[in-house]
Amino acid sequence: MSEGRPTISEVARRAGVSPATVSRVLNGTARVSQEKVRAVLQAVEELGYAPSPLAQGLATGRSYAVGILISDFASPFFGPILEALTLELEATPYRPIAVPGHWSLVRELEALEFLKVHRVEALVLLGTALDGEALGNLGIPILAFGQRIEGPKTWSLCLDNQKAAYQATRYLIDRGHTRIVHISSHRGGMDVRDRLLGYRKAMREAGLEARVVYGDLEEGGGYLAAEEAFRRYPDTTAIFTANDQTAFGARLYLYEQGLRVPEDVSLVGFDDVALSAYQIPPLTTVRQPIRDIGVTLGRALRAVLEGEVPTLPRLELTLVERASVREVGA
Amino acid sequence: MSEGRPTISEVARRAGVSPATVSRVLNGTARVSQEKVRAVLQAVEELGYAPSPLAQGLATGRSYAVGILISDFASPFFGPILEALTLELEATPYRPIAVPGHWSLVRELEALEFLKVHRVEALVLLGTALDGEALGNLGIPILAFGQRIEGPKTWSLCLDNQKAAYQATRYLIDRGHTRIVHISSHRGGMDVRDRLLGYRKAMREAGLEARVVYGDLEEGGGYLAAEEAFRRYPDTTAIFTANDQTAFGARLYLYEQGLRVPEDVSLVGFDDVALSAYQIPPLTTVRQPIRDIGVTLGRALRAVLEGEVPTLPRLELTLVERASVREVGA
DNA sequence: GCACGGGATGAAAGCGCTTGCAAGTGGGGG
DNA sequence: CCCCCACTTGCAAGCGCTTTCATCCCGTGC
Repeated sequence: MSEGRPTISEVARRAGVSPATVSRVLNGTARVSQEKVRAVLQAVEELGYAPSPLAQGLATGRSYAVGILISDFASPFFGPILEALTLELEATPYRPIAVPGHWSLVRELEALEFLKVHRVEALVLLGTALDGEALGNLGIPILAFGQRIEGPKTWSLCLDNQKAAYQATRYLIDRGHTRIVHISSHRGGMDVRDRLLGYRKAMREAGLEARVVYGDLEEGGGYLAAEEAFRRYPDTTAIFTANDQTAFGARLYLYEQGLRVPEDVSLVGFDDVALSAYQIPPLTTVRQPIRDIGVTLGRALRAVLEGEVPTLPRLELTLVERASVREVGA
Repeated sequence: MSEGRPTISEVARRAGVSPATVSRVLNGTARVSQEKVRAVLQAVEELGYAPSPLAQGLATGRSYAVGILISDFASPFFGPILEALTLELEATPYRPIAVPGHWSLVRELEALEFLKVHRVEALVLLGTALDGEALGNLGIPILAFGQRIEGPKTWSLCLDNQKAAYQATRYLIDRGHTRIVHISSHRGGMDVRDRLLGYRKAMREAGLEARVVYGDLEEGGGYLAAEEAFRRYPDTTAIFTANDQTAFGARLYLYEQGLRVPEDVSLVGFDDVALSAYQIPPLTTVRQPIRDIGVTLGRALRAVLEGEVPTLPRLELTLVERASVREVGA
C-alpha cells in the first residue's frame, strides 16, 4: 500500500459503483440514490480519498488557482493584507499562488507570465506598477488594490488617499505648522501620487509652500529623504510621509541629528502598519484598515470567481492621533 | 482566436509534426532533427505556446509544486525569508504554494492536508509547531527552519540559538548588568527554547538569578511581558527578548513608564528584523542572516527536488551592537 | 396490461500532455 | 546488391477526473 494516493476508480470499485457516480456524489452534480451515496462516502472515508486538483483542473478546464501579484512579501503593509486575503480564501476551493514583483516592472511582467501559464482564474494586484497596457486582455477578472486599473472585468479597491492626505496635512497646519515637508516617492502607484496631491492641495489652500522630497517607500529611503529635506529646508517643523516605513527612516535621521519628536519636529505617517503604534514616540499616522482591506479583497475575489459582480464597500482612512505631533506656539 | 491558450496539438499541426515531437523538443527528452526543432520552435513562438502545468503534472505524475508552511505572512521575520526563498525558486520549474499556519496547530494541520492534496513534491516548514508525529510519513522531502524535525528525507536548518543567546546575555553581564530579565515564549519552536536555555546558562554561570517572563513573540505580548517583568522584578536593568517584536513591545512599555533606553534599562533583541535598525534608539540585537536563510533554504530545496542531498551551510548568529545597551557603573 | 416519462447509472470520450513501442528512413558493411 | 543497425518520428495509451449520452428500470396513466 501507500501506493500513492487512491484514485477515483479505486473508490468506485470499493463502493461497487462507477467512477462517474463517485464524481457525482462528491460534486453533487446529479441525484444519486441514498444507498450509493452512503457506499461512496464510506469508501472515500476508508481510503482517505481526496480528488486530485490536477486531474480535476484538466477535466473541467479550471485551475482553481488565483494569482496574487504582490510587490513584496516582506512588506509590513502588503504582507498583512495577503495574510487576511489568503485566510478569507481558505474555506473555498481556490488556492492562492502568490508571487512577488519586487518593485520591478520586468519582474512583475515575468510573474504575470508565470501566472498566465498557470491559468489562474483571477488576478489580484497588490501595489504593483502594472497598468492596463501591460495586462492586456487576459480575459480573467482582475482585482486591484493600491492602483487604479481600467478594463473589462476589472475592479479596483480604492480608498480616498487624496482626502486622507489632505486631512493629515490640515491636521499639521491646524496645529500651527507651516513649514511642512512631504516625503513622497516615484515608486508605488496612484495612491502615493494621490497623497502627494492631497498634501499639495492643503498647502496651497493654506497659502503655504509645498516642500516635497522623494524616497523609495522603505526605511532607507526615508532616512535619505529626511536628510535631503533638512538640507534644503532647514527650518522644517513637520514631516508628513507617504508611508510609515518612510516615517521610520526619517525618524532615525531626526534622532541622529538630535532633533526630538515631537518637540522639535512633528511626524505623520501613512498606513498604520503594526509597528507604528510601537514607535518611540508612537506614530501619528493615517490608518489604512489593513485587515479589512484583505478581507474585502478576499470576499470580492470569491464573488468574482463565482461569476458575480463584487461589491467593494467603501473603506475609510482615518487619522490616528498618537504622540508624534505637537502643537507649535503661535 | 483568443480561443484559450494554444495546445500542443496546434503547435504540432502548425509545425507539421506530431505532438510527441513537440513534447520532445520542448523537454529535450530525445534527439530531434535540426529542421523539425526549428519548425517547432517557430510554431511555439508564433502561437505563444506554453505548456499547461496541469496537463504536464497529470501526465508525469509530478506537480512541480512545493509547499511552504509559514507561521504568518505578516511576520517581519518569516516574511523576508519567504521572499528570498521564492526568489531563489523563480528560475526553476517549481512553484511555491505558501500557506499560513497562523500559529495554530489545527490550522497547520489543515494547511498540511491542503498541501498533501495538492501533491506538493517537497515541504518547507518555516517556524511551525509541527513535529515528526504530525507529519507522519508523507514520503516527500521536508526542509525545516526554526524547528528541529527528525525523519527520513528531512533536513533542518539550525542556527546555534543557544550559543547566541548565551553570548547576548554575557554581553549584558559583561557590561555590568546583573538583574536581567529574559522575555521568552511558549509559542514558537525549539529556537525560542534554545534562547531561553542560553540565557539560563549564562545567568547560572555568572551566579545570577534567572528572571523569565513569557510573551507571544509579538509586540503586544512584549508590552505585557515587560509590564509583568517590572511588577515582579522592579529593579531590573536589562531585558533580553526572544525576538525583536517582543523587544519593540517592551520598548513601548518602558517609554510609557518614563524609563529611558538605554540609560535606565538596556534592551537586547533577537532576529535583527528590518526595523530594528530604525528603532529609537537603534536596537542591539542578535542578527539572524535572514536573507541567507531564505537563499539557503531555496538552494537546498532545489537540490532536494533534484533528488540530491542538500548541503546546509553553517550559518552564524552574531550580535550587532547598536544603541540600546549601556554599561552600568560598578 | 401496455406505452410512456423520468430518474438513476454506467460507458466512453476527452481535457493537454508524456512516453513506450513500433515503424520508417538512410547509410555502411559484407 | 542486400541486410542490418542506428536514428528519427509517429501512434496510441494513459495520467485522474468530468460530463455527455445512452441505457435501464420503475412507476404511472389510460
